[in-house]
Amino acid sequence: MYPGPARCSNNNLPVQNFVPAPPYSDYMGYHHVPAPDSHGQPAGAWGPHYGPQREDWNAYGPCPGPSGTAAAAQLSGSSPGHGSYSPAEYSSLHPAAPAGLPPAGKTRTKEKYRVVYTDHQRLELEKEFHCNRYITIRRKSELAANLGLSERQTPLITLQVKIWFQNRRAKERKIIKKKISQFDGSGGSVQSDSGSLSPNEITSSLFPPAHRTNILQPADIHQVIVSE
DNA sequence: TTGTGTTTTACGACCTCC
DNA sequence: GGAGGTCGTAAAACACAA
Repeated sequence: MYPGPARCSNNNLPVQNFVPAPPYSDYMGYHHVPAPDSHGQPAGAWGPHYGPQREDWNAYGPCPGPSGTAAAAQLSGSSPGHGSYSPAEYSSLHPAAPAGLPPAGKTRTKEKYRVVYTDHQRLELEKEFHCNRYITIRRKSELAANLGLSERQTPLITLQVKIWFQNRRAKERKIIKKKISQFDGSGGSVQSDSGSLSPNEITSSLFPPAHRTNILQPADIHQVIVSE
């Protein structure tokens, strides 16, 4: 899941501005950064192996409220608190990289690129995901700002954030689906990344507001789980 | 070193809601 | 019509065994 050292290998890089892919023709360049080795990540921020994915989420403190405003405050460094993480520190440690690199490294047709986000970026995103599995427009902009992005880049970044959350939810669903398939009625709960959760807890946290109609709703999944 | 499997980023198609 | 959701998938990045 959160693999070993190589995935954390770009810790000492300046933040990639979180503008890795230039899917737009007017974008300035391709920000592919080859993964260097791992040194310089603030100790304990993500750890050399990303750590246990959810067990250490408590270090980020609670996520009061559905909007994640407290988390946002923490990210912006304006909240006192648990102190295990300071985005302001990261911002200063990883100032925005220069924007313009030559458009190189195109690896796929139709302007598709792929870069590896820094641990810092993933940490930020995972923290936000921990608090809210659905991110608001405002929070996307705040995250972009917290990652030291310029105003011009922010719209692109919010798109990246949106896609990251989509992929992250897909990953979560995949994990839960796998767990459900393994669920054989042993105690009526599933050991999720967040710990031992009831089917209700799992499903209600994984699925979007109820306006969706073309996908399984939490109640549907719950029924699957409890009927197993 | 190389082959293979897994994870991560990115996108297209299609959907609903406002 | 635009925004944002899921689903499926391509392909890079990565891990690891042989």
